[in-house]
Order: sequence, then C-alpha cells, then structure tokens
Amino acid sequence: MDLRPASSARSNLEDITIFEPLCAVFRRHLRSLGQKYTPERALILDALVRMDDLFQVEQLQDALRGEGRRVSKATIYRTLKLLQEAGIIQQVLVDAEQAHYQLAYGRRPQELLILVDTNEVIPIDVPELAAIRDRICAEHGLVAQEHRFQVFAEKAPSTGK
Amino acid sequence: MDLRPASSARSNLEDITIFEPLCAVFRRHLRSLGQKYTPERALILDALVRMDDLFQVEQLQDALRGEGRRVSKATIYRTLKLLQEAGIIQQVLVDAEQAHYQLAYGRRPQELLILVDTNEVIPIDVPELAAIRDRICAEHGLVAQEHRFQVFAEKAPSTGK
DNA sequence: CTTGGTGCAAACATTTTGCAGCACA
DNA sequence: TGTGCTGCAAAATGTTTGCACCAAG
Repeated sequence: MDLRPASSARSNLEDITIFEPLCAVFRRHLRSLGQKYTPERALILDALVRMDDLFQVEQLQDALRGEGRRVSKATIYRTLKLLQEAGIIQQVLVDAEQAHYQLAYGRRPQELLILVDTNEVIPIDVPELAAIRDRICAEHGLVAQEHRFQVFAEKAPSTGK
Repeated sequence: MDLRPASSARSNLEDITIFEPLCAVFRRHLRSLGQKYTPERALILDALVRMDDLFQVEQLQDALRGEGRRVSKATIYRTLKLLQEAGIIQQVLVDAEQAHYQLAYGRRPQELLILVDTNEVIPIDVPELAAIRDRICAEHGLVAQEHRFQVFAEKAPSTGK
C-alpha cells in the first residue's frame, strides 16, 4: 500500500494552521472517501498535534488515556493510515522495531539528527538538500517526491571502541 | 541494543577486499567475543556478499537454499546481528514492514534513490553529504557517526493525484 | 434500514528466545 | 567434558483483520 502524502511540503512555514485547520484537511479527505469525521478520529488528530514531533502509537494512546480518553489500538492504526493518506502525518523510519510518525502537513521533508547514546531525535533543517535531491532525480530522469536525511551522532569523540 | 557498526566508513573505495577479507574481520570480531566462525556463519557471510546490494532475511535464506544449503532463520538472524556489530553489514530503513540489510564494511554511508512506483532501490553517491553532516554535528557540538539519505522519486510527473 | 465506525480478540508477520542435541577443542 | 552453535518450536512484538454491536442519516 502506498501511503505517501497526496501532496505535502507546501512551504517552509512552521505554523501551517494559518492556512487551514488540520481538521478541515482531514474532513475533506474523509468526505472524499465517503467516510466520517468521528469523535475518535478527532481525538486522535487533536492528540497528535500536541505530541512533540515524533511519536509512536503507544505514546499516542497513552497521551489519550492520560486525558481519560480510551481509543483502541485498532482505531488508532486505522486512523493513522487515513491521516497519512491525507498528507497530515508521515511515517518516519527511525528504527526497525516500531513505526514512528510525525506531523507532516505543510512541513519540509524530514531531516533528523539522532543521538546514538540517548536515542534522542532532534529535527534539523538542511535547506540545501532539496536542490541536491532534485539534481539527482533529474540525472536519472525522475521527479523527486520527498527525501529523508538522518544523521547519527554521538557526544564523545571517535566512533570506534 | 545498539548495533551501529564499531567502525565503518573507512574510505570511498568500492572494493574493500584489498584491505582485508571480510571473513577475517568477522573472525576477529567473533574471537573477541569468544565465539566461533562456524560453517553456517561462513555460508551466510558468503551468501550476503553476493546479494546485490539490499537484501532481506528471506531473500538470503532463499539464496542459500538455492545452493542446497539450509540454514535456519534463527541462525540467520543471530548471525546478522553479529555481522552488524562487526560493522560488516548495516540495517537500512527502507520500509516499516521488514528489515533490510546492506554490506557496509568499507563503504561510504548509504544514499539511496527509491522509485515509489516500483519499489526499486538504486544506490547513489552524494559525496557532499558528508560535509553537510559534519557541519551540522559541529554546530551541535557532536561527532558524526554516519548518515542516511533517501530520495523518493517517481517516473511520471507530479506527486499529487 | 443502511452505511460506516468501534472495540475486542484472533490472526499475521517478523524477529527473538528456550531448549535439547550436536560438534569440536 | 565443557562451551558454544544449531534447529525447532514457542514466545514476543507490532500491526492488521473479522466480527458483532453501535450510531447517525
């Protein structure tokens, strides 16, 4: 299944809600599928915009539970899939164990700095990558869709021992 | 568990066997753990250097089976973990479903072009990324260990509908 | 009524682990 | 004789699916 956002990367603005509330985007996508904007879906969308940057399904469910809201994992997974299709969130490949997600709507593609000692993930901004990406695609006769850049780093010097 | 290679990215040479055969690297790592270089481990190492670039556990097992060699998945997983520790292979995050691996020893960090239509993966070479990576780490007071760059592209124009 | 949504539990797929038996120093 | 390795089958993990029931037009 292809869950690449239908159309994201609108600009380099951080605050995209000035364009349109996310729930409107989501509603529109649901309508186009003949589906409904249910309370559970609203809760999930609402919770994830308040997650800091990267989140996992478990975390999202915990956050909801913390507010006294119970939503089943099945519903969360189903909803995250819809949100991906709508271009509102994006899967981020951080490790092979679990899926990580990130708010994606209106954002530039993901560029991450990952501290290997602590597993901390710091979003970074590397504007020149878009040009590099486009150049490479052009050389292959392709059209770039998005890219990912992850830097693994550590605090202490030297990578060995 | 941290499975980052103990020390990779030795140079930009493609053919690293001129430095040292991989099996010697692996043997040394095993010895340092008080473990043995068994026939199964040799078979797995041998098979994976002949895989073209990216491979999955299933594929590797099939390749072995094709030569009449049977090695259990358990052993393959255990061996791949050792090979990662030794810096000989590297996990590549291509999709969230399954782990993909790649020969890593002596290679520059992974830079991939992924065709979203066909799921084809083309290794690319983007030398300037190392400098970008190092600059970013320096700005954060960190030491770069490795990086990943993945470009998703398609043949037809436009990413939207 | 009909369509779709939810939770639960079962199913799945991949990876890990426990264990009995094997191999080699 | 012991240490480690293998295969098998069972367990563990994360995700998906089938189904019965619920909700809203």
